[in-house]
Amino acid sequence: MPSTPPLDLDRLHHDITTWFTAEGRDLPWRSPQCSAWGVMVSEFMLQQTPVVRVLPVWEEWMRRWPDPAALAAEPSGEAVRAWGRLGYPRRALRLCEAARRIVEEHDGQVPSSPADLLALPGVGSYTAAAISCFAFGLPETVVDTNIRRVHARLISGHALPEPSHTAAEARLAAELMPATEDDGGTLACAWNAAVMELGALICTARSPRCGQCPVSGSCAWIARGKPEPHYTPKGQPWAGTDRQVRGAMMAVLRASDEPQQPEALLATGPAESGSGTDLDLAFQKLQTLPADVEQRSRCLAGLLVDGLAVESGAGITLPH
DNA sequence: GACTCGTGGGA
DNA sequence: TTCCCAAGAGT
Repeated sequence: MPSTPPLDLDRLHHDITTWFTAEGRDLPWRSPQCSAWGVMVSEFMLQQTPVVRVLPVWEEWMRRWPDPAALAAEPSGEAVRAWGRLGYPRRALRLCEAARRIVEEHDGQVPSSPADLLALPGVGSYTAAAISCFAFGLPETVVDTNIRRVHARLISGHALPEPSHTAAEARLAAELMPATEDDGGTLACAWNAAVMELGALICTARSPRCGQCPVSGSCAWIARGKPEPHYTPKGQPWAGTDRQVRGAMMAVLRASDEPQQPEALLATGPAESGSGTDLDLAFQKLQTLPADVEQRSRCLAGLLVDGLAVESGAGITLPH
């Protein structure tokens, strides 16, 4: 009967941060010369979107809007279009509004305290801690889905973290943080980044690479024989959902320079093959969705309410 | 607490 | 092919 190995925090800190130094990815927002704004933009884009898809969009975004003032001066529709296909386009809207608030309330400088960051639209507990830690070196406790999964396995011995973020998880994450007395938080920040990276590269949700894990010898989940999850994650339905219809409508608006008539966005049925432009393809995808007029109307109204689209006498466009 | 909100790549 | 799910936030 294998028992859970004793917990040696100092050794965990050392082993995981050492692994991170050697194996961590060289991401542009981790560069010492990356601005706090660059870190903030990356954190918005990385909310529920994988790194590989964020990379090219982040590069272009930072070239175009190198500081909050540059984005704040831009029509939000430009941000939504530049957001491209990252998904959850309301994040682009929130990032725009956050930039404007930073200009108005923080003299154009990204604030460093979690409290100030939390007050910004689109910034929740994770993003506030992450910006504070990764952009300013403050020893905040960062808890994201990767860190929760690593803690669940390494410490708690479960295959997966709880379905929803619990207070117990937050408490555990805080207890695992390195002390800040000696180095002022340098190790604490490295620890946050390292555990997150371990979860992203090794301790993955599906088929974790335990053979390459620097702390597999201390892992409670392995010691228990890798028990199955004690619950089954519920999937994210997609086909036929409002999100699918909204996404198809947004693709049309992103691809079009001219206002679109509501009737065109609500049209159903097989579309005659157009000339193959992005706009034609976006219209074809939208029109062939199995959604009735009622659902289409509801989705278009939702986009208008959310501010992802605006209606004028000329028709529907991205916001300006 | 339960839902909603996009997208596309890999298993 | 189908399913899973990824540096969450807001309601």
